[in-house]
Amino acid sequence: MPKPDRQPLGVDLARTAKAATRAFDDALAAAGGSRPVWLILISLKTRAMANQRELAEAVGIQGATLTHHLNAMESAGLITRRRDPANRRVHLVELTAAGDTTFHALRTAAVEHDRRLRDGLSDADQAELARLLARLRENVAPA
Amino acid sequence: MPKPDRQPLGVDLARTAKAATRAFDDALAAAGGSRPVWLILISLKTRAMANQRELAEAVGIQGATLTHHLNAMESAGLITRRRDPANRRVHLVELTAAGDTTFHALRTAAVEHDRRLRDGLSDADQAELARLLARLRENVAPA
DNA sequence: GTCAATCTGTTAGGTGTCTATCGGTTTCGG
DNA sequence: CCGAAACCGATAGACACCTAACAGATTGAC
Repeated sequence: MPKPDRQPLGVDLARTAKAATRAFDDALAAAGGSRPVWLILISLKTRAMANQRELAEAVGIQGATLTHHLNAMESAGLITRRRDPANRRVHLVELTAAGDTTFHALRTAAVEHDRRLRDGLSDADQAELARLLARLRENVAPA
Repeated sequence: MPKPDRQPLGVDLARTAKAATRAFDDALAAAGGSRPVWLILISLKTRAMANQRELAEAVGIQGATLTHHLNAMESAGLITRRRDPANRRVHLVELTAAGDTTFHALRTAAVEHDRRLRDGLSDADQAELARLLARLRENVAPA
């Protein structure tokens, strides 16, 4: 029998990521936040970042995009930015009390989303999926 | 030993899709096109679409977004739009000769990209990946 | 037969991302 | 020490995507 002529792998991957991202966006919006804000908050919370460049890399976006979000978050009172006295090129980004409150609200939504996403997948399934995704990333990594 | 506290599944998925999409974008750009244009062309080529709504669904975008791309593609001379005489609400979208030429150029790039993406994955790996991705889509599907 | 509901596609406005470029700051070679 | 290079973050402009609201065309209930 001829092979079933599947969907190109990239299309399948993109559709899945789009659906999952959309569901996550909705969950975070219902909790009063957004995906980029959540990623920034959790990065700031889990370990201190030396500078914005490092923070951008942790979040997986470009520095210019991060600036955009930090501006909005600063206006919303979630973070503060101040010059590092030791190196005046660097901006130190710090969570405010409001930022901390938002972090906890979004964490609840994020944990619930991850639980939903993993539903019905054994530990072995999850490990296998992580392995396959890692391989895909290697395959498309720039030479 | 404690479990290694992996990356949330959604983050892993999003990062992989972003990297793969980016690589695909670059490949298509080098061939003189773009990802949305490619998806529209292949949808039009593989089977006739009854209307734009169906086309948008095949591509995986909203109708309004499709309109945007069709406007650009019409300006670029890749497609033509005309009213269906049988139902004047419907726009019939058709490829021009230039659209067909672009389609073939992009197909070469797309096939090469898919080959690169699958590199090192056995048929069993690919089937397993497709199964796992399908499960994730089910998990996040709206109730 | 007429008018409201529905269907199709467009327009308007907003978000998130990118690249390219710039201004301010530090470092370091000569 | 001083000026070029490197570094950090911000700004400008662009693109793809979304939702909401709209206009033209058709259908169908009365």
